[in-house]
Amino acid sequence: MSPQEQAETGPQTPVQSVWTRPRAGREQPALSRDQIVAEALRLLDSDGIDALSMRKLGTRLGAGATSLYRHVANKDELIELAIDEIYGEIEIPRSTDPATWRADATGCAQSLRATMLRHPWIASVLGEMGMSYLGPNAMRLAEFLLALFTRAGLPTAEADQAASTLVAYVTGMATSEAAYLNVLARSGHTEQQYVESLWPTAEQAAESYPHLREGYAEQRGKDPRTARDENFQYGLDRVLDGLETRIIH
Amino acid sequence: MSPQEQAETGPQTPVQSVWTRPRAGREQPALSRDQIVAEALRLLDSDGIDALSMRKLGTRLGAGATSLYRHVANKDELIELAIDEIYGEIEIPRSTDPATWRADATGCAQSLRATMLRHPWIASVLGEMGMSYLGPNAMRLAEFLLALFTRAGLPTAEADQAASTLVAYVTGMATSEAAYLNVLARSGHTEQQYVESLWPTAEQAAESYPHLREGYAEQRGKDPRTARDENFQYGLDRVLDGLETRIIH
DNA sequence: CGGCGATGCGCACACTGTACGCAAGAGAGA
DNA sequence: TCTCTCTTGCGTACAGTGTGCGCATCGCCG
Repeated sequence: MSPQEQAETGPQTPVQSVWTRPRAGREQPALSRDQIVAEALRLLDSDGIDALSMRKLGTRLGAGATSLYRHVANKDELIELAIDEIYGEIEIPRSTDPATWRADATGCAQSLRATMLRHPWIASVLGEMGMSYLGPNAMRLAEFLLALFTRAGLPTAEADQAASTLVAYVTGMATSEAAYLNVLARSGHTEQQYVESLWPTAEQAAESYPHLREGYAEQRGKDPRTARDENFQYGLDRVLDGLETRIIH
Repeated sequence: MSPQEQAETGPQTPVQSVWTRPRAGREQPALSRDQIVAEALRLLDSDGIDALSMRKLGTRLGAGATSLYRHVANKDELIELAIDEIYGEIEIPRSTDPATWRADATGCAQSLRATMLRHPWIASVLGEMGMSYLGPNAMRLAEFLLALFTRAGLPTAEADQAASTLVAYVTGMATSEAAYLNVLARSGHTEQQYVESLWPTAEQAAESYPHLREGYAEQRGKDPRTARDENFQYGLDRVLDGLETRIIH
């Protein structure tokens, strides 16, 4: 008797068998918050923010959708946990030398950007998650930057402003890059192909804007990936230049 | 015979009357794309991004939900139109004097921030809308900044990078502020009340981070609104300082 | 063994975006 | 004036969504 035939006896009189009867003991190490967040991250990274639904996540974990709510208050909280998880990927220099503040800040900023671009879906949620900066990993980053600028010689209040400035620049830049990577991913093309296919539209939109047209013309033919890297680095250097004027007297 | 009684005759034999019979001629000036975007903006500004649904929007316009699709391809496109609409609110200085580039950039940056904070829901969508910078008003802003830095003496390619840097800083700062304003609005309290109620949580989260604790202690008691304004201005000045090093030789 | 708290899950509800096809008005041509 | 096409509105329907509720079952503790 196959399992199918058993199933066909109908739901009124469910026939118990090895296949249908739940095993003694929880079969899985059960569900845990960490496991849920980890799987959510996998789903987000591979398919983007729209692909994350509680049902799909539950299925992936071999669980029902509503089981997740025993470990997580709601979807937003799950996303905040995921956000802090990726904050944890940011490399924070171990240096405590005041003289290397600029190199340390540069490394941290580059790592922050790289992390955001590795998980471009965060761009879609940073704007609605007001509390994400309270997560432990986010605080670790804030503490590091605050210490860095304090060591470099700024008073506490100004060190805070300097850190905000740096983070605002990096997240601003990375957010717009990530938004672009999101639509790029949806297009299914390579970055080269996508940029090429976008040219006519962009040129038409810039028709009556001479400076924009010239800017476009100048960028055409460049490798878009390295152009993005250079743009980021240019702005980062300028921001640090600006902060440096307040550090070196 | 009241309209209700007529209605109770059932859907099989609908009784026509003055009340139920459609009027001759389109009663309304019909639906237009501009009208739809305008009403969407009202809804977004008053109730936030989650409150925008096609059905609710249709009802507000006295139309069915799916009628909107005659004028707008889908919800995302509607939001892109709304975004560009608010880009149109940004004040762009008319000056063409190279000497005032810094004042002009400051004014434009402040207006960009103010506009984003007046419509905090854009923070929730900037990260998913990759094409919003192709809208006419967004291009107008880009053209202005490009012209500004070109006039100030930068070559085209660098003027482009300078404009990106400035915009990244402003949007980064405004995005995190807007995210905060979003949760503030949901809390239903004033900013003062909200900050006060957040203190214990924040202090607990910062427990093992000495610099953060000191930073918090220093900010306590300040008016949060003016503190935000000052933080923004500080970073803006630093970013412009950094760009200035490339302009003045 | 008895019960108790923690956990998983089926069901249900209210709601979402939007594809499809019908109907009715507007304008054009005969 | 009659018809024929094009545009516009909308009712219905489908395949989802987040999540509240209550039941069944587990491991553990007395």
